[in-house]
Amino acid sequence: MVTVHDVARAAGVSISTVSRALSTPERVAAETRDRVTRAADELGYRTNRAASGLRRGRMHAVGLVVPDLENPYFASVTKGVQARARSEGYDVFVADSDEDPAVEAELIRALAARTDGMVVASPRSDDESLRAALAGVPAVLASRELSLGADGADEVPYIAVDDASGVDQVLGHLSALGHRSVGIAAGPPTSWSGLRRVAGLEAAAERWGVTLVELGSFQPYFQGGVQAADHALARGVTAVTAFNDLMAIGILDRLRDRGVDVPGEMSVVGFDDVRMAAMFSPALTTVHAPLARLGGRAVDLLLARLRDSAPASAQLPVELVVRGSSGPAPAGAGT
Amino acid sequence: MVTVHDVARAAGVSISTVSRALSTPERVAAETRDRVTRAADELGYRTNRAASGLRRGRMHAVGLVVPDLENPYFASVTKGVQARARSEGYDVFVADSDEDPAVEAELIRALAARTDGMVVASPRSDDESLRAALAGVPAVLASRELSLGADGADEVPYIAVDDASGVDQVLGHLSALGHRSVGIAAGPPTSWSGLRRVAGLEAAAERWGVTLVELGSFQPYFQGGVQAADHALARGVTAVTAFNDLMAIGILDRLRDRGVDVPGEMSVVGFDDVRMAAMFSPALTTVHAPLARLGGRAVDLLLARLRDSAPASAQLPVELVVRGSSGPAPAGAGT
DNA sequence: GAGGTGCTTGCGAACGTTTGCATCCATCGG
DNA sequence: CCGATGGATGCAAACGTTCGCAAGCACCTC
Repeated sequence: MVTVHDVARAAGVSISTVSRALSTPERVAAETRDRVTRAADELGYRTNRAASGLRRGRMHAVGLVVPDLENPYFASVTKGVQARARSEGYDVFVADSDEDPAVEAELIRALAARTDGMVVASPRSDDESLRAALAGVPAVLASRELSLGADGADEVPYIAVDDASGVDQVLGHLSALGHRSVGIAAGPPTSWSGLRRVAGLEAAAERWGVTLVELGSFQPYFQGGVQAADHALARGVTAVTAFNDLMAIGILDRLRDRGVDVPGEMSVVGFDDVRMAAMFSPALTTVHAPLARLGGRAVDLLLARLRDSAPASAQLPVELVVRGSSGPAPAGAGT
Repeated sequence: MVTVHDVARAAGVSISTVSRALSTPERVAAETRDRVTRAADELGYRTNRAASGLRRGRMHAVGLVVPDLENPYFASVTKGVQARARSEGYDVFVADSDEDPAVEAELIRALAARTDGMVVASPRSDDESLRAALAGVPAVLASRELSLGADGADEVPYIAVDDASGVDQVLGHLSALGHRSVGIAAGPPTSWSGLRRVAGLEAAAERWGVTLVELGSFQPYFQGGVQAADHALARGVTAVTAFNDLMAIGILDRLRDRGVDVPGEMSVVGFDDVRMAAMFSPALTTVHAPLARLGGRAVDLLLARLRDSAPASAQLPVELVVRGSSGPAPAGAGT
C-alpha cells in the first residue's frame, strides 16, 4: 500500500504538504503542487478512506436502503443514486430490507454509522418506526414525506414525482377517449404515494367529469393486478388505472386470460413506466416517472444537506406515455 | 458519538478490555464480558468502522460491480450478494459500470481500495482489461472465468450456473416435443456464458438428434430478440432458444406482431428465468438460474478466500421451467 | 512454602490522514 | 535598512480502534 509518506519522499516534501496539495491545492505553491500530484499518480497513490474518514469524520460514502432490489422501480432508483453519487466522488452502500420495517431500521442504523448520509426509499413502513430509525441520521427520502417532529415540523427532505400531475394526465387521457367510469386499482393503504395518487385522482375526476370506481387496495405487484382485474370486470368499468406498472401488467394478463380485449373492451393505464411496460403487448400506457433521475436528485439533496444544510424537497415532472393498452371507450358504455 | 472509552468508563474497565470483550469474547472473563456488553448496548455503542478498518486493515465491506443494475439479471445477483454479505456482517458497495469496460476498471480500483474484496459481474469486457483491473484485488467473478496468469494459471475463483445442463434440458424438451430444427439466437460473441451456452447446445444437439440453426448474434436485450425473431422465421425453424429471457421476450413480441402463433407455430425458450418471464403471455419456458443464490455464493467464495484462501469455483444447478411458450412442433415440420 | 503456570487485565504504540500552530523566508513599507 | 506582513511549509497531535507485551493474581505442584 502506498501512503502519503511514500509520495512525500518521492516529491521531496513533508506529508503535510502532500495532504494539502491533494485536498486543498490552493494552499500550496503551484510548483510544489504539481510535483506532488505527479509523484502521487506515478506511485498510484489513493488516499486511505479509513484513515481519512477517521480523522475528518466524513466517509465519502452514502447509504441507500430500498425494500426490494429486484423490483424494477427500485432498481432504477438505485441506478440513479449510484450514478450521481459516483459523479460526486461518493461511493454507495446499498441495502435491501426485503420489505421488513425491522430490517429496514437496522440497516439504516448500521449504514448511517459508516456513511455521511442515507437515501431511504421506504414507501410503506409506518411513520413511527421510520421516524425512530431516522433519528439523528442525515437522510433524504425517496417518494415519501415524513416529519421528525411530532407536530409536523422538522421535515426530512424528500424527492418525489408529481403524482397529481400524473394521474391528472391519465384521467384527461381516458376522458378524451370517452371513458366515463374509471376503476381505481389502489396500492397498499400504507403507501404514501399510493394515497397521494388516489387523492390526485379524486381531484382530477371532478375536473374531467369522470366517475371513479374504487376497486380496492391490492399488492403493488403482478398478482395484485390479477385480483384487481376481476374486480374491474365485476364493476363494469371501461378503464382501470393502476397504482403502478406491475399491477397494470397483472391486470393485462388476467384480462387476456378472461378473454377481454384490451383496449377494445377495457383500457388499462399504469404508473412509473418501468422498462418492462413497453415490452408487453399491448404495450402499457403509463405515466413516465424519471426514477433514475429521482435517485440522482435524492443524492443532490443529501449532499446539499451535508454541505450547507439548505435542503429543498422537490417534485419531478411526469409525462403520460400513450401506448397500446388504452383506447376509445367501447361504444354504448356510459353516457 | 459513543466510543470505546465511554463504554470502558461505564463498565469500569480499560478500553482494551472493551475491545476484547467485543471482538474476542473468549479472551475475557465471563463476568467482565457481560458487564461490558451490557454497558455497550445500553450506551448504543457501535464500533467505528473507520478506526477499526484503519487498524486492522479490514473494512468489513465488499464491493460489487455490475454492468447494469436495471437489468433484472444483475438486480437479482445484487440482491443475493447483499443478503449474504449482510448475514455475514458485511456491507456492500454497489457500482454500475453502464457496460463500459473503462468505467468498470475504474470502479474496481476505486472500490478495491475501500473494501476487503470484490464481486465482479463482467460478462462482456475483454479478458485483457479485466485482468488488468483485477490485478492485486481479491475478487470473485460472477458468471465468468478468467485466469490472471497469461498461461491460464492463477484462476480467479468464479461462480456460474450450469449452462451445459441448462441447454441440454432445453434441447431435450424441444426434442421430446418433436422439434428437429432449432434456431439459436446467440448472445454477444464476447459473452462468456453466451459462448458457453452455444457450445453446450452443440454438444446437446448431437445427443438429442436435433439440427441447430445459428440465427446469429444479437444484443442480449428485448430489441435483440426482435431482430432474432425475423431470422427465425426466415430460416424456417420450429423452435428458437434464446441466449436469455430478455431476448426471448423480444422474440415473443415480434412473433406476435407478425401473427405467428406461439407455441402453435413456433416454440420459444429463454434462459435465466427472471421474474418477468412468468408475467408474459404465453409465459416463457425458460431455464431457471438461481441468480440470487449465485450472488450469495459469490460472497461465500470471497469470504472464504479472505479467510483461508482456499476458494473453489462452483457451478449452480439449473432447472428447466416449462411454461406456455413451448409446445409440440407443428405437424409436418421437419422429420 | 516457594516457584511456576495460566488466566485476566491494562498500558501504550500503531494504523494513515488531517490540521492547528509554529517556523521560515521573501517581500514591502517606512 | 529594519520590522512587519503574509504565503508556503513542516511538526506533531489527534481521530477510535486493535493488539503485543507485560504485570498482576490465584492456584497448583513438589
